[in-house]
Amino acid sequence: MTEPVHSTPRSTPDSPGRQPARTRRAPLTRDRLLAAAVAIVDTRGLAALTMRALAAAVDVQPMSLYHHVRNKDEILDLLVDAVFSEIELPTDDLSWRTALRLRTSSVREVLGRHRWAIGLLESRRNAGPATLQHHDAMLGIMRRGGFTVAGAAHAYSLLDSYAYGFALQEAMLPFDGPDELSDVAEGFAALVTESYPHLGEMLHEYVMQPGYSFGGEFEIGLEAVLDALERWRTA
Amino acid sequence: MTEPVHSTPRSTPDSPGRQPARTRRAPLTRDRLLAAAVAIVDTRGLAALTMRALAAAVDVQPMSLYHHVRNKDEILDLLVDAVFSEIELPTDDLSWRTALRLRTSSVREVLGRHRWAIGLLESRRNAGPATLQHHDAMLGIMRRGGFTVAGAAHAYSLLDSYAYGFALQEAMLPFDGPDELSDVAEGFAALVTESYPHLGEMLHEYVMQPGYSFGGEFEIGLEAVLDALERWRTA
DNA sequence: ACCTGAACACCGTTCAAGT
DNA sequence: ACCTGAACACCGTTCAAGT
Repeated sequence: MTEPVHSTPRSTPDSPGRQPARTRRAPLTRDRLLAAAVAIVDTRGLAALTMRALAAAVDVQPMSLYHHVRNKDEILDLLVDAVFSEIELPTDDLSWRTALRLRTSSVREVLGRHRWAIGLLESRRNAGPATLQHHDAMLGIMRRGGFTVAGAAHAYSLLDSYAYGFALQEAMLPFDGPDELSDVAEGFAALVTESYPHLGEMLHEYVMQPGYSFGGEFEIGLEAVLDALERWRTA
Repeated sequence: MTEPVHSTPRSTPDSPGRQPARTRRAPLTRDRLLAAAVAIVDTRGLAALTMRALAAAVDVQPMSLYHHVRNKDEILDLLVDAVFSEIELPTDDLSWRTALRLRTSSVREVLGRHRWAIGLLESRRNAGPATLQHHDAMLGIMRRGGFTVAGAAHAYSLLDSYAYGFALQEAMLPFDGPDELSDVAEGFAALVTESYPHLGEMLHEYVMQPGYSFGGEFEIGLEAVLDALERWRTA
C-alpha cells in the first residue's frame, strides 16, 4: 500500500490558535513506554502492569502500544534490561576484589529498589544490550584481576548465584522490613518452638535479638564468597 | 458436531431410574487437587495452571475448586510446599559437610525437575509445614555439626542463596540443554565477539568447548561454598 | 456437604479501519 | 506513520441456587 497523495495542504493540520485545550501529546516512544512501565511496576507491582494500564499511563488506547512493541513479553524483556543498566559498574582502577564487592552490592541494591525484578529474571531468555554490556564488563574485571577463563566462569557463576539467591530470599521473607519482624516472629514463636526446635532456637537466640536484620547477612556472605574466589586466580 | 445418537446396547444412556454408566467420581480432596496442579504445571508450565484448567483436570466445574481451597494463591502455596517436601533430607549419621552437600544437590535437582518452582518462590510468603520441617532439619544438621547459632544463620543464608541463585541462572539460560547450546552460541558468536570481547572470549575458549555444560558449574561452586562455611564452626 | 450456572469485571491480542 | 473501536477468547471470583 502506498501513501495516497491528496490535495489537503500539509500545513495547519488543525488550525493554530483554535487547538483544543488538550496539549498535543508528545509522540509515543519506546523509552516513554519503558519509563511508564517501570513506574507502574515500582509503585503497584508486577501484576498491575497490564497493557491496558500501561496504555492509560501514557494516555493512549491499548492497541497503540502494539505499534511500538511486539507484545507484552517484549516489555518485560525491556524492563529486565533496564534493571541491568542501573547496576553500577566499577572503574578500572580498583582491585578485582573491591570491584566485585561494589558491583555485587549494587546488584542487591538495585534488585531491592525494584522488588519485582528478581521474579522476572526467571522467565527472561532474551538478554538485552545493557545486560550483555554488563556481563562483558564483569568478565573484564575478572580477567584483569588474574582469573583464568575457566576461573572467571566459576567465579561469575558463584558470585551471581549468591547475589540473585540472596535477593530471592529477601523477597521470600514473610515481612517487609525489620519493623514488622517482631510481629510475625511473636505470633510464630509459640507454634515454632514446639514443633520446630531448631527454628525456635534460631528465632529466639538470634533473629529476635535487638538489631537483627536479614539484610545484614548479605555482607557476611559476600566476604566469604570473595574469599572463595581466590582459588580461581593464577596471579 | 452433535452428540451421536447411538443405539448401541452398551449402556442405557441416561435413562432415569437407573444409575448412569459413569462411575461415581471419587470425592475431590486437597491432595487430588494438588496432584493435578503439579501435573499441569510440570507438563504445560505455570501459565497453563488456571482454575478452569485445573477444574477440568479433576473433572469438576471451576467453582467447585473453591470448596477445597480459598483461592488460586493458596494453590500456589501448596505447590511450593510440595516442592520442599521432595527435597531429600540426609540422615543424622553423615558429617555436616556430606549432609549439606547432599541436600543442596537435592534442592537443585528438585528445582530442575519442577522448573516452574524457582519463579514461584519469590511471591510466596506463607511457608507450609513441609517447608518449616525442612528448615528445622537443616538447622539441626548445622548445630550438630558445630555451627554456632549465628554461624548457622550465616551458613544457611549463604548456602540457600547459592542453591536458589544457581537454579535461577539455569532457568535464565537462553537454551534448554547442552544440545541447543551450540545453535544459540553460533548465531551469537559473531555479534558478541565484536561488541563484547570478554563475552566472546568466554564463549569461544570455554563455553563452546566440547563437553561444557553450565550444570557442571554447580558442584564446583558448591565445594567452594562448603569450604567457606568452615569459618562459622566452633568445633 | 458438596457441587453448579450465570454473571461480573477483568486480561492480551487480532482485525479492519480511521487520520 | 501512527492511532483507534470493536470483538474474540480467555482470566479469577461472587452470588444464588441446586442436591
